[in-house]
Amino acid sequence: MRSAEHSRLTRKLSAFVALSGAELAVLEQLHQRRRTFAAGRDMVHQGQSDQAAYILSSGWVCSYKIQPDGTRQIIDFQVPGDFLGLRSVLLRTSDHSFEPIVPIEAAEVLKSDLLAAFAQTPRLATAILWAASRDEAMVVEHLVGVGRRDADARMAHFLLELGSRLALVGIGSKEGYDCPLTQYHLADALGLSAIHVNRVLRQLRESGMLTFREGHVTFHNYDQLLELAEFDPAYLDQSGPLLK
Amino acid sequence: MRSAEHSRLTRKLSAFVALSGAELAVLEQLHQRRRTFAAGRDMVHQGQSDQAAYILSSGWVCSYKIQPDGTRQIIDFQVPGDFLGLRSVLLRTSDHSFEPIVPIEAAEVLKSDLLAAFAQTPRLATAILWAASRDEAMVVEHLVGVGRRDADARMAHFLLELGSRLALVGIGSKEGYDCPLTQYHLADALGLSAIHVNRVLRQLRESGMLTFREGHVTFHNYDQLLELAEFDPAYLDQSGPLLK
DNA sequence: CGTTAGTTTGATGGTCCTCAAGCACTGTGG
DNA sequence: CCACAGTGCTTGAGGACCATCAAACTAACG
Repeated sequence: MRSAEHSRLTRKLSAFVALSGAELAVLEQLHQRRRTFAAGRDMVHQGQSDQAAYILSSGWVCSYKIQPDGTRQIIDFQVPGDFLGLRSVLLRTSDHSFEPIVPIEAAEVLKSDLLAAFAQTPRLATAILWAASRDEAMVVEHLVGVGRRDADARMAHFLLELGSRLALVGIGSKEGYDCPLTQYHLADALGLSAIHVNRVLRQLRESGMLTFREGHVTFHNYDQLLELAEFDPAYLDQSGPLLK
Repeated sequence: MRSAEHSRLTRKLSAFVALSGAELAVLEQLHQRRRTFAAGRDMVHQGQSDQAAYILSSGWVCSYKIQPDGTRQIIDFQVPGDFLGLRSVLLRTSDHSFEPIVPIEAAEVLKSDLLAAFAQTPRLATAILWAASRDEAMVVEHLVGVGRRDADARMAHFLLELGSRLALVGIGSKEGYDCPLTQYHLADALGLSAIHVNRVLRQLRESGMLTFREGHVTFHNYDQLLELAEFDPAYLDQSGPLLK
């Protein structure tokens, strides 16, 4: 259903800015150019410029950098309702790649369309810049995790953050959520080996905190996880609308 | 000397955009509110909003996040010619702190002044957004380093990046540069213990690649360092002016 | 001249990586 | 229908890298 898919981004932005009918209409306009991409094949390669942005309707994407020695670091995941490549439109080509993790649907947003929408509705611009700012805060928090948390806390923090993000767009809760990531994805995101990811997940499962199995994350003891991860969701800035 | 200090940012932006006399004048205007800060005491605390930005004239600053358990992760360092808190003006309050590492001089830039300057000179706006984009690319590269490089390569990469940044503003070269960081700063930035930082530095020194002593970094074998760190400066985007 | 900040070195041990191998499941082609 | 390959998950053994604990040394500073 189109409206249900579009509502992911709307829902997310509405948590920050109460949007008017006119603003919602402009937002709707941005969803016109609908496209699909297959899993596993890069949508955007490092170094491409003049790239469009995308609003992800369904499916998951990751952004990553490959090193000369073949190891890869995943920078961030994009989930439904997220912008993808917003920075390369607003600022400049960022030099990392985007890969769909599952087949995805996304709306292509041209630079000109985005700037026109910004000119028309400054409040919408504020909301979208808030989303960009939040993405950046997540990268910073990711850096903190990889630099200063041990594997257990890192994993717990990561899965809690994902849950929080998904809850904001209505596809996750404190009970858990569907998650198409493999243990290899987790390893490349968290700076661990896939083997150690497996052991960490086992430990979390055996200690009764969470289960990650068959594409589903289940939180068994949310409070204990919060404590283990020292998860403070302030950086996600989801406390409620700032503009009325 | 005022003009010499101001020229740091000018010099950096000129590597990207050839600025006209009028644009240089507007840039000069932004340097009016000159302030100083003592070392070791936060200029900006996590969570403060409506914060001004600063253009760093002299001295070094670091931005960091403290965790509940007391460990800290340094996100980035700012050196002369860098903006500080640009994102919190353009986007929204970022939730980390800024601490001067040595006594610093900086020009305060109010949000209103910055937006006025942008409206007057779009090319200057482009240049400053380029700087913001570059800062962000550095955070991403930092994440890659902490996630996927061992301690030696991480250190080498970090010191090479700093050298590259300093060279752009005329206070560093392939020979080396002055660097006021302690081994504790390096540890908090690289996600290592201070003790291990010391051993890594010793190893780099004994293998004849670089010396870091008494506030000065000296490169003895630049090419070997490039190879060890797999340092590809593409993300620093210093290839030359893009706008003429 | 004691204190503090920063650096240096040694010893020990834990976290996490690497190598190796087996299992379950899926899809493909003979 | 079954062999086979491919992908992803799981477990074990051994070892590297880096953290932690402990302590000495230097330089700066009141």
